Amino acid sequence: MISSVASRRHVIADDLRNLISTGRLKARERLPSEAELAVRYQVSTPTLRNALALLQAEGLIEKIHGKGNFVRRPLPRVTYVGGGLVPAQPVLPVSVHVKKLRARGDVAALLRVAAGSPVTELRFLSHDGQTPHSLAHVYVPRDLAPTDVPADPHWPQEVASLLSGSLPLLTEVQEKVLVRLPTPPEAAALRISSTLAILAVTRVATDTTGRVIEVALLVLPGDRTDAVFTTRHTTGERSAEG
Amino acid sequence: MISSVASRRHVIADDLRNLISTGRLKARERLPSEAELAVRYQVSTPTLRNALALLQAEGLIEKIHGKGNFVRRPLPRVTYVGGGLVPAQPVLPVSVHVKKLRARGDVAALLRVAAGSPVTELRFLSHDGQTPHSLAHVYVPRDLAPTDVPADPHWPQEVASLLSGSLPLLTEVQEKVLVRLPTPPEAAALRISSTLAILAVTRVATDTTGRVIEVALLVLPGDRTDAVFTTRHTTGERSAEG
DNA sequence: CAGTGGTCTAGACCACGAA
DNA sequence: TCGTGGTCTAGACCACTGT
Repeated sequence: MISSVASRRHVIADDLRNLISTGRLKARERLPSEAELAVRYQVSTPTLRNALALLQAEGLIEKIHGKGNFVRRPLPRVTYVGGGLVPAQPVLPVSVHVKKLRARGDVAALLRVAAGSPVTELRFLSHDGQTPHSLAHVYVPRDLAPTDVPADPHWPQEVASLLSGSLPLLTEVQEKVLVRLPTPPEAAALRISSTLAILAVTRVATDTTGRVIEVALLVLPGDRTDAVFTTRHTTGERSAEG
Repeated sequence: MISSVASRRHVIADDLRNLISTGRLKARERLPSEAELAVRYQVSTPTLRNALALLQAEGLIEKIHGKGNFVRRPLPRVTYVGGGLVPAQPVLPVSVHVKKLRARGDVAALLRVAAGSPVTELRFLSHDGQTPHSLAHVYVPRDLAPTDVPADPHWPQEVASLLSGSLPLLTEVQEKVLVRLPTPPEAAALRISSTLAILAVTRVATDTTGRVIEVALLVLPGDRTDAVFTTRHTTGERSAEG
């Protein structure tokens, strides 16, 4: 963690980082204004802002326009467990929005249905305290989804049980994980900086007949998400790595 | 992809991004100097550099001090397939360095051996053409590793077969995936900007006796890596999601 | 050496939030 | 309104790369 050729902004960032990690700047606390910090560190405001940008990229501070810079709560990391379906027992409180629509290009392709096929969209937004944590769009072919989906089910348990109740047996879940920057709406929904990389998971669940029963597009903030995948082998199979 | 309240640097970044994606700026090509671009776009150099920083964060351009800004080769994405061991049939050419050492804190804990236990370290660096792609540190308990590891095996095939040959049956591979910024040595080894997020995979392979036979720490560049994990279910088990 | 990017300055003006 | 962060300017000087 020691920068060899420390530029000023790195020195400042290191100093502030120490203040935060040692607790002298506490969570949710407001930092002195940028003008004041610039005076304190004897640098110009752009340089000081550059230092803050480093901390922001690390997810240590949050900038709020017109209010100030705030120390972010020491990130409680949340573990995403791969291989599942719609959260049966969500770890965090979740709000759900249900929409009936017709499959567009990407979703249709993943669901392996014709474009325009009726699907049910479930939009999950999980919260950790007051701050949003993760965003999920789940798509289920309409004929698999229960006919009467409650307009705004407060308990995703309902949704989950609806899904898990009368479905054919799940045989395979394939998850594609990639890193990217959030789109503006994603950054807004998760209240993260658009410079903070996210973990994007595309999950496709298949039943015993080979039919795709669920497609989920998950957006997990990169600074506080661990994703865990477990593969069990019965024989001595091996896969490759690039 | 349309920025509503486009600041100048976003306008410039959008323009250059288009020039790149439409091929009017070709791969490996040098961009005009920052001074020249600043004149062309009628902005100051910091603003222009700010625009380039956006493209750099997206992995579209590469800055080389003293030489210029270069369009990066259209990123051939490489898929990491989860659930495997040391690459049996690596997709990309790999250079390997073997070292015998004693387990330190983290590695010892993951291997579930006492600190100071002898382990063999395999350092893999895969290349895609001339540019490095991924970095892997694989740790195997010494008594599981073959006694005579060649000093510098050019063919990882050798290493892989050594590993896959006389090992107990693999039963479970657990992979923990997270996003973070690269450490300076990682950024140097992969020749990526230290602002480009990477996918860090911690892979723990267990054999039939419950013993950990391999721990791998993988670093995969976020701008050109897909990681795919497949979970097969025999019963209708379900997992949770945060 | 000349040309390039890397860093920094000392301001200016705009946009947002709270009173 | 005032204080905050967001953006931008028009330079300056340093560090690296090639000739």
